[in-house]
Amino acid sequence: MFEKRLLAAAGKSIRTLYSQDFDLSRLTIEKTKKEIEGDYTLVVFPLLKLSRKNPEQTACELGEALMKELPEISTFKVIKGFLNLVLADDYWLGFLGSNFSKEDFGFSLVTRDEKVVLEYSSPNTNKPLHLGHIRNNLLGYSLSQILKATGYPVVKVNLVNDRGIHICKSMLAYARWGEGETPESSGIKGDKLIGKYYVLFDKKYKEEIKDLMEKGLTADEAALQSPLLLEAREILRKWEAHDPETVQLWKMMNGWAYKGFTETYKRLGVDFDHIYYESETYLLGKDLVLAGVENGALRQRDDGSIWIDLTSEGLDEKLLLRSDGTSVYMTQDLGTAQLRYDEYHPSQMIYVVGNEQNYHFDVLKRALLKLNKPYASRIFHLSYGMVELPEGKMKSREGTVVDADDLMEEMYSTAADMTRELGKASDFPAKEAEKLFEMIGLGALKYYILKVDPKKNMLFDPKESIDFNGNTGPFIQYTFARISSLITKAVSLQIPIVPGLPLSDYSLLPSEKETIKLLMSFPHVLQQSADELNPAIVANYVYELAKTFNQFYQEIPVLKEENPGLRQLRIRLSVFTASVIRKSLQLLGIGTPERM
RNA sequence: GGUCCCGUAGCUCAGUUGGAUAGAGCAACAGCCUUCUAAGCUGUGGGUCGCGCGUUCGAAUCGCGCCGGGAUCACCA
Repeated sequence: MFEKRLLAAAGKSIRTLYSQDFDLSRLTIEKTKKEIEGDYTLVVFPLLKLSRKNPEQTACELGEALMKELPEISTFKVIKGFLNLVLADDYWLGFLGSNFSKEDFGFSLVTRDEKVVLEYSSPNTNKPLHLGHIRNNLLGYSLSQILKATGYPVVKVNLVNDRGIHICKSMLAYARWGEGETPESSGIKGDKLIGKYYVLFDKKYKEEIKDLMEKGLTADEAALQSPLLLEAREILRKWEAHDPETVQLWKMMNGWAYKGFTETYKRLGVDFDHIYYESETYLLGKDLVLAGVENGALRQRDDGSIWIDLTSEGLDEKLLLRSDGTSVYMTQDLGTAQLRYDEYHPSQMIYVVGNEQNYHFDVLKRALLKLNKPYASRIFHLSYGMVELPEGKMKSREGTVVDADDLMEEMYSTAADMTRELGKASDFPAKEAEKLFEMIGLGALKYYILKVDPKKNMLFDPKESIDFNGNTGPFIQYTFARISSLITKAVSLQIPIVPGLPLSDYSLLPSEKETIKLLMSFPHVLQQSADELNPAIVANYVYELAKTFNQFYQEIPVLKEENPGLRQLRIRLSVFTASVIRKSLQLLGIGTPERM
């Protein structure tokens, strides 16, 4: 890595120039801004106290010294306190020549011992997946790809929330008004069918409350006394008591939900290594909590409920076990954390969960810390922001949710329309065309969502999301497709692409050099996105790469270049770019079409 | 009210962890296809980086205080 050698050389030069050591961490080396001539820039302001000269003089003498140390530096330019180093074209050509055909460029070759358990998706089985889940799933899947590429064995897990009062509501509505309807009989996808009854419950429940209030009850009293709600609670009680009839209905309806989810996941392109079901884990964690009382970390109140006191850390007291001995959400999460630790001994346990649960995860971590669990510090909550619509927040009750399946279908048909409108893919066999539309439509959706910093709230504008021009997925896919067809043409013209053939003595044009620089930074970008658990870094990078390559492609001939050496150089540049685009998009879960 | 997050062009977003004249896309306008795919490229206009004070050679970036928006603080999940 040139930056490291440059830093070392700078240290040495400073020592000889000023006969003093200098804390190199105070020295910044960065890529030179585009508008300015140079490749790397060293900021010399921090050196002024040592040199006792003005910024220009200091930069000049350091530049002279560095040129003697590093042969790659061909010249340098000084602007104010900025030492801009220009590297010889041979340096860039050498990098291109020795890396363009490496299939694994940027990816880690070694696999570490430390596993990462990555939880994402975690749906409720009482309603279908919507746009919010899409962001969650895309982030989770992309992160798994990024972490794998940087050498971590990743275990993708999904904790399905398949029990609880909300499921019982759907069950009750179905039992009462369902008339034996099934996905097969109605032609409605399983998860949608369950969602229908969940909505129906809510409607009937509201009517009931309204009636009760007309009889003089307050809103709170009515909400608690509603016979429908009481009956749903009774179903929950029966379920927990393993009542056969209740369990049978529950199994049947959950089966519909899973089947529906599986379809959605498949189309979205996400998958899991291990699926946990809350119905199997919801009793976990009690032992942990009771043990905490034993050793004094937790406090039991007179009514039997168990609490953790975090007031000294600026938080509140939080319930960990109800007075009747039953679990709350937190109890279960304590238990499943232990379960995962026992099963995988991971170095990191990542939870992709929305930022409305920041407080919950804060408490979870501190509670495990208090219980002296070794894995407490390995928990990381990847908190992502909400997805909002132009008309505001999504509200399931007001019917403003964007359904995941509908959205994907719409992306598909928009891609199909757009492609036909442009007169492309007219010679594709039907199956090929379908695959292409799917790839483009989902590429647009995935890129639109992943390009935004996960922690920020984002706006989902339907009009904008189906735009295929500019900073979009299809733009990047298109760049890839053009390179692919260029390479195909090169092969058919029998132009050899020979790895290892040295290139030298060509003077690089600006857009060629820019592209090479970007390609060179790919490993660093990948590492950074892994460190920060942030796919948006890769997304923004690959857009920049495609944009820069397009500039090159537009203005400079490749196959039409008559000088064989130059032609070779440009073919390599194209091959390399295509490879890095493909890998970057793969990290985002986006496909790359050979033609489009 | 307490805690946490966010505020950058009309809109959607970047900004390499403190560096130079703050960048892209969309939208608007003007150009470029007889030449490797025009889902492309080039150009023009568009900014009090929410406001103020501080830290320093240097602040969109760090600290403090305001203003505005959001999340959360259940014997819910």
